[in-house]
Amino acid sequence: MNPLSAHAWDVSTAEAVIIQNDLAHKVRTEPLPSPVRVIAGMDVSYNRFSDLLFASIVVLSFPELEVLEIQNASRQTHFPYQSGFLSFREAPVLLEAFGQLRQKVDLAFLDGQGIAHPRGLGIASHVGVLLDLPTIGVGKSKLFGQYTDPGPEAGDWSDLTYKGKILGAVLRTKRNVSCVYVSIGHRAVLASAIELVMRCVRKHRIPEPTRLAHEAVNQFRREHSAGDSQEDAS
DNA sequence: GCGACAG
DNA sequence: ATCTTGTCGC
Repeated sequence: MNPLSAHAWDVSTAEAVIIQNDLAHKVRTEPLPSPVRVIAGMDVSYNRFSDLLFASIVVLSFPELEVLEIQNASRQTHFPYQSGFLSFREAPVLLEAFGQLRQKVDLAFLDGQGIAHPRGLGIASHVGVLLDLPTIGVGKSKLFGQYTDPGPEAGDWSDLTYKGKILGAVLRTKRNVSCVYVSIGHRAVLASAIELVMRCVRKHRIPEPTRLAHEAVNQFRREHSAGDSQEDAS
């Protein structure tokens, strides 16, 4: 059945908490498929104050990182941004774009946390569970957990923990740049997630799948929100 | 009460 | 997330 219909999306935060707790125990930690040959990057963009969301998925070959396919989608949301509930705002449009994919993908990178979340269900885990797809969360900032700064070299990392449990890793993808927050989304293990993120890093701090998805979705948004009269509904 | 708080 | 030029550092 359609992953978008797995549960209600237009819910209160109290209901969202129940859904998150329910889906969190469906998250599986297990080895990634081997070999990984196809990686997707997924990202969302929108105009300030707008609830019209745009999504892009960029599919790359691995380890070459050549673009194989790009899919875009746009969709209205009613869920406001709230820390801890990002997926209730952004996941539906991502699922819609994913449904348009022709390629089969082995793994997806998402912008945000996986299990490094107060209830263990960041957007990467939420999307991973609904699609039953291996996913990794790559956040640009921390949502949950504690850590000490890793060394300054590319590849240096430290544990992201909560109450003694390792939830993810704080990873330095390039020398002397701010870290990225890596956690498994679904059907992955942290050590492999860290290694794959590093192997997807080229000239930028953000690994290629997520970085290219961000570029693609911004271009898509700029092309499709010009002339739309609902984009600045303040 | 205070500080934290993905995108 | 988005709005933005120049500018500091490798």
